[in-house]
Amino acid sequence: MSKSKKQKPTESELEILQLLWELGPSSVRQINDRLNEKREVGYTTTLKIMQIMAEKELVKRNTSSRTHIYSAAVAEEETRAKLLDQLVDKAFKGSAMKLVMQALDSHQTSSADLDELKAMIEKLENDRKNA
Amino acid sequence: MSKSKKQKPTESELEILQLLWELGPSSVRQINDRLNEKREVGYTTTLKIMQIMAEKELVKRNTSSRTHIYSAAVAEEETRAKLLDQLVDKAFKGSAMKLVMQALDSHQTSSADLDELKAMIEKLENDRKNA
DNA sequence: AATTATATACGAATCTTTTCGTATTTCAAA
DNA sequence: TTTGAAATACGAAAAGATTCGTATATAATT
Repeated sequence: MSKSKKQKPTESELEILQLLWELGPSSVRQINDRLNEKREVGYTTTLKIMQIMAEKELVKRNTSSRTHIYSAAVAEEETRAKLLDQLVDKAFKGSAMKLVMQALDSHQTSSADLDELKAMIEKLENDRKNA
Repeated sequence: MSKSKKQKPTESELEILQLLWELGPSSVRQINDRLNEKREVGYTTTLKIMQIMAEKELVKRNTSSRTHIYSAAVAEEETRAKLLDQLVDKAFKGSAMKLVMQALDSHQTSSADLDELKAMIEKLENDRKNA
């Protein structure tokens, strides 16, 4: 098992991770500004959470200049996978398939989406043959 | 908007809801016994959480006999849908498709699963035609 | 009837997460 | 150089979730 796989981001932390994934390396000010587009958050609140994230090693931080620059230290895909696993576990009795079905059932899908899905199915079927 | 859509179950609450969905109306003792198959939980702890759930109207409770009987007041599907929405929102930038792809990518699928998926795709395509 | 087992009620301790006030440092502008 | 703006550090309050001890009520057993 690698370093800090156990640490799962809290809601606020995840919100910030999303922004870091989107924006790349950013200052607390930049993140806080973005957060404030949606709701009011105090600057020191954001700062504190980002500091905690640094302790947990969810983010890296460059302290060479006065304004520290933070960047995500966990990969978007991996984090998603972890959250997905948890949800499958907690709410879908461990069946990822149930989750997929429900997601498809309750969300809009374009025909491009469906094509993509078909391609994925083919890929999975091939994988099965060559297993 | 209906009554208490805002209340989202906590982790412990969700765990109990799952059992209520599975077992149907149950006493605290029954739920607690099931919980203890996996980990140690004090009886009064389970009781307390179920009482809180009753306040939040996540469960109904029948107090006509000494042993109160609890049953889920929120539907399994709906609750799942809500949690799914949240995850799509929080971790997949609002794209349910991304979530589906990732779920398929990182979880085992049987060929029966894939057949089921294909059927779902067909259904969605038909829905599209008749829209 | 007395005792024991099993419930619920309630409140408080603990733990985690979030929020924020205040002190201090650093840089830039006047 | 003094003043002011903007940053980090730190600690603690506030809010939320979990756990549990204790009191009390109710039912069953002896």
